[in-house]
Amino acid sequence: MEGPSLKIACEELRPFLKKRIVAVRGTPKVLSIGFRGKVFRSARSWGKHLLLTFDDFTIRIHFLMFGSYRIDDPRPNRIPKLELRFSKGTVYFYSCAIKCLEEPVSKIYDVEKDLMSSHWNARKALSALRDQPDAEVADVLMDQEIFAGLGNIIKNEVLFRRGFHPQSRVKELTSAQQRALVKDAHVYSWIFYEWKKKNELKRHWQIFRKRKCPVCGSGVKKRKTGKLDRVSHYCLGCQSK
DNA sequence: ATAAATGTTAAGAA
DNA sequence: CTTCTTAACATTTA
Repeated sequence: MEGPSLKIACEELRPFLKKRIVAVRGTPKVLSIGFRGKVFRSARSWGKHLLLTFDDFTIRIHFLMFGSYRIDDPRPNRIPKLELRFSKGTVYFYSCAIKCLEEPVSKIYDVEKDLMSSHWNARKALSALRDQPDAEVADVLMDQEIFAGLGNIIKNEVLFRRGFHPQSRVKELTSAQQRALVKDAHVYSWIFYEWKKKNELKRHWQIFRKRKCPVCGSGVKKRKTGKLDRVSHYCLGCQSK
């Protein structure tokens, strides 16, 4: 799950804000956190982290590749890692990593790195990008310390939109191209968010998991790239190195 | 039906 | 002290 989806999760949890937890179910480790009777204060996201705050702690939920959540509609034959029951509804979290944070969220996370935050700082991202001149652009985009929330779909789509080869080194891009890359990571994250909300995200993929380039019609190259060894989909004609 | 994939972390090796 | 490799986790889709 990428950043935009986490933002949507926050919105879907809004009806439960200020509500008290009346019952909890979950794995023993998660239950030891002691949710019972606590009031749900805020739902925020930072990158791919969902942050649910209660009076004296915050839980961080990471959905990784396969995690999911449901509201008022448990998945059949599936045991949630955490189930929070409020008087007027229940939230279920499946196959995710849950951690309890005691420190205030503002001390742990830099909102300027979060692509979905109104405080996102393009200059900071650009400067961090330029600090890695020898890195491949596909790797840098996926670096959560630089582009928090950016995942493999966004990576591939942004590189295609900008016409950059995933294995291009940062220093091989012109200054203007570097700026354009940073900017489009932000722009496309928000487009992703809108499409996802309308449930039409996949329909708009241009290169990710595609067989043919929508521009020139040639076959899409698919291979793992970079130190991160994640799949890149790209068009050799349209994405120069 | 087998495999690959919207991801991260911890542990051990080099 | 890094940096790299591997495994573990867990679910849906092609």
